[in-house]
Amino acid sequence: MPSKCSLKPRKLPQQERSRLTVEAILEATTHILTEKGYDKTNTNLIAERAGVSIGSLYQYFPNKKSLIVALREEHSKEIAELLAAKFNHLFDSPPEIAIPELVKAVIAVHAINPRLHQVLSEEIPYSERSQQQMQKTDEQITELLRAYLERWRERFALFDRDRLRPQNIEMTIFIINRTVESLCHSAVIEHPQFVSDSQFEQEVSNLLMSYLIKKPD
Amino acid sequence: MPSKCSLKPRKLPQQERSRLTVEAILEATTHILTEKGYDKTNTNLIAERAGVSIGSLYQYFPNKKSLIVALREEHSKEIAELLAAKFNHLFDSPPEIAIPELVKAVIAVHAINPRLHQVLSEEIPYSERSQQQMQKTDEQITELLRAYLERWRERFALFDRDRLRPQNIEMTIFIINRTVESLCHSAVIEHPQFVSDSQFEQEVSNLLMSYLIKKPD
DNA sequence: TGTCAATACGAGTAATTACTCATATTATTG
DNA sequence: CAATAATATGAGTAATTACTCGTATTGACA
Repeated sequence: MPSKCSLKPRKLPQQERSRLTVEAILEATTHILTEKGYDKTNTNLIAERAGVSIGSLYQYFPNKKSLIVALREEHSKEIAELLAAKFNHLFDSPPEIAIPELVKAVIAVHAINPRLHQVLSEEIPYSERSQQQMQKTDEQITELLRAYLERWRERFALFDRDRLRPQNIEMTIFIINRTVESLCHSAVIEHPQFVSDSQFEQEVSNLLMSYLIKKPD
Repeated sequence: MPSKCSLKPRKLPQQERSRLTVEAILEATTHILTEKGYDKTNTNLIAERAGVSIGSLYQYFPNKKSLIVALREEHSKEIAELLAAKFNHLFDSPPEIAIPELVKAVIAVHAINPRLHQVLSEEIPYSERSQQQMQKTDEQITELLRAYLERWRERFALFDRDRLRPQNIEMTIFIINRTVESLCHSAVIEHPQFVSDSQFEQEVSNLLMSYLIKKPD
């Protein structure tokens, strides 16, 4: 069972034909991963489902890991773009408006393909993850959050010096980020009924707002 | 590669000798899992590290899955007992006291063996998890939380009818549960510096308290 | 001390699977 | 229409690994 480490394809698709092949392979990977879970997913099965030979698969993906990484790239990009758009759109809206909208967006993002999201974050072995890639995605979100917090700094308690709040913005960003991510993630998977009406997004918004927003004295 | 489904051992250890064997096997499993990650963990390696033969291993664990399940059982039990003790001890303490203490306890629990915790929750394939087992642990914590919330119901906003709060206690419990769990989990792994002083536990407590506790009008 | 059950051993097996490579087919280009 | 580059093929291979089973050793108990 060889297992090299390069992630770049040995050949880039140049003709339309091969672009379709690559697309079919990625679609098949998603399908098998979500249907069977990581440990029942193998490259031969992926090739079969994609309707291409195993040889073709290895023309464009040097190893199994590169397949997973490519898939996560697609997925992360989709998420990052959607959230960036939302943040942009809501940049000048006050927290009471923006926070529920953003929570709604995160839920929507998780609802796109919950099972894929779950497999990627709960089943893929560490050796098959690109730490660099995952960190990059995380930092993108972090920066969006930071920008918004600073745009509305006079409304947020965490910037007050006199409060027993953290000087440490990083910690607050981390807390918000993980809280929303994990709540939306597990709600979509474990409690789809929560997500179907708007009660859940309201509650998560309340959690964030009561924590973040300065109270009038 | 056979893979049966029974999780019960084919033989229960009866003499002291075999009890030591079982212990050594579980210790070795923990060690290899945390050192190498799930995908580099195999039963032959575990037996070697435990200093027993592969045959002995399969006397007490009918398959690989049963090893993982036994390990998680140990781990969950430890956590559940520790938290149950804390909840008991703090049952009559008001939220302002109890919440920070409980958060501290959850952090401590995650700090026992963060890497094992991580592997168990982020790398073990679904086919190797006992859904029933995991659900049971979750329910235990849920019940502890519910009991505490009801003990101090007059202090918690979620019981007010007139507020735009959920009638749905289940949802609130879910939110609290997941929030604390995931924050402590990722903090211990990604930001050990957060955990080393008490700032992080204070922040998480603030998050919970500002969400849960009724404000004086 | 002898007998039987409990425990330990580990070489071997069968199944799985990531990946290669020699060859064939299809598109492009001059 | 060559000639060459791009793409496709899939049988085959080597490595890994969960698990078996026949045999040996140890302990309990009469």
